[in-house]
Amino acid sequence: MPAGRPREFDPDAALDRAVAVFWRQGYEGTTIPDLTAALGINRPSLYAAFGNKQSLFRKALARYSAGPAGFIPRALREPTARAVIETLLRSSVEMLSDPKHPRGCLVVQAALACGAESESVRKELEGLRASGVAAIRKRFERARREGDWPGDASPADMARYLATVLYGMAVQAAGGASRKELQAVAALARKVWPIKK
Amino acid sequence: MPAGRPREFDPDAALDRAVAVFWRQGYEGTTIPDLTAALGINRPSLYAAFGNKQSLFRKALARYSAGPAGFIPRALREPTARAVIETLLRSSVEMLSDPKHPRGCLVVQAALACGAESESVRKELEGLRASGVAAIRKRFERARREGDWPGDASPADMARYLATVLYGMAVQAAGGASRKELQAVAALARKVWPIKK
DNA sequence: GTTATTGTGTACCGTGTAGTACAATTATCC
DNA sequence: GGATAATTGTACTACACGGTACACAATAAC
Repeated sequence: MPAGRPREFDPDAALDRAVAVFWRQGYEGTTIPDLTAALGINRPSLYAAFGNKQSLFRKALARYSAGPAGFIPRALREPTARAVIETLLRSSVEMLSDPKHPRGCLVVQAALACGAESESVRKELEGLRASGVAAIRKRFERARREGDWPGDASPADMARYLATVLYGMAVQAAGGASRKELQAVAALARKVWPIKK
Repeated sequence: MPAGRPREFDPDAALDRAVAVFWRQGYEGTTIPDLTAALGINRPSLYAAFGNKQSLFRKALARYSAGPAGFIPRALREPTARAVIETLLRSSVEMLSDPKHPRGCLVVQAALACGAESESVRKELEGLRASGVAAIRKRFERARREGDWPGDASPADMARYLATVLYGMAVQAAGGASRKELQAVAALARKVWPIKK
């Protein structure tokens, strides 16, 4: 145990709450008082533990990627391209409509509607989305190399299409779409894949 | 000509510029100085002509619906369901990647990432999106009544799927996706419709 | 020309924001 | 027990925000 007065809150639990606040309100829509209220700590404690607002947002983003968004890398490890798509769609629906956390996707939620000052945050979110699409694309290219690809579309186009549907579902979920509605959307989205591989 | 000193700017042209600013930065991301700078007028003139920020945003929204987003009602007047889908996808790609205005969709852009204070604006945008989906759904229900429907999916599901793809393309466009990339996405999205009707 | 009416420009108000200085508190280290 | 180190709570700074009061300018009506 380090010297000095011990911290009176759990930084991990506090970070989880910060994730939820950013998730609901976006980056610019979240104020420091919003955060201190949700975390149950006061301002200097927040700055001491997490740095300034941008720094805290980055930490929240990392935690989000490893937690609620962790289904994406997991889905990419499925053995076939078809299974990757199936899993990605199904897990996205589950995550986006999970009553345990806010609706929608933190990355999509926070990425849009940014003023001029938080340009760097927007760029970072854009990079995150781009790297997600690239990961899906690479997985599909691997599938094609392995003969696990029907050949209709290019892996890059397919990856972008899938990402587009996922973003759209995130927007729908943020707007209050139910799990059933999202499942119906996912079922239609699946149709781009040639039936029975 | 009304009595008093004449206005030194064109309100319609100014509103167009306001649309562009909100389009790029969202509702909360746009400040009054942003607007007065873009419109080339000073604050009291802006308030006299358009009311407060919310009032100006509503006027901008109406202008957006009648202008750049006017392709939606036009597409719904196509004679067949298949033509509606084709037109909606093609026109969306064109609009979302039109270099004449900001990338993406004002409604999607402004809808997410709202703080607690602008709840009413968020609700209004959510309503706008919902009414768009409803309009597509009604058009599809009409198609089914007219025998112009392949029967695979329910019109409601199909409408929601289409809207989801459009939202996703809006997110992609806002993130810098090219017209070609969007066209490839639209081509894949079209595949849900049974080939050759 | 005089007056009423409307738009413009400056300067302001109250509020909320991100971020911090500082004293008080609570622990470890020696 | 005294020095040291870290956290806490209060109070503050500087600034940006949305919105407006008010004096001045430019037009129409008379």
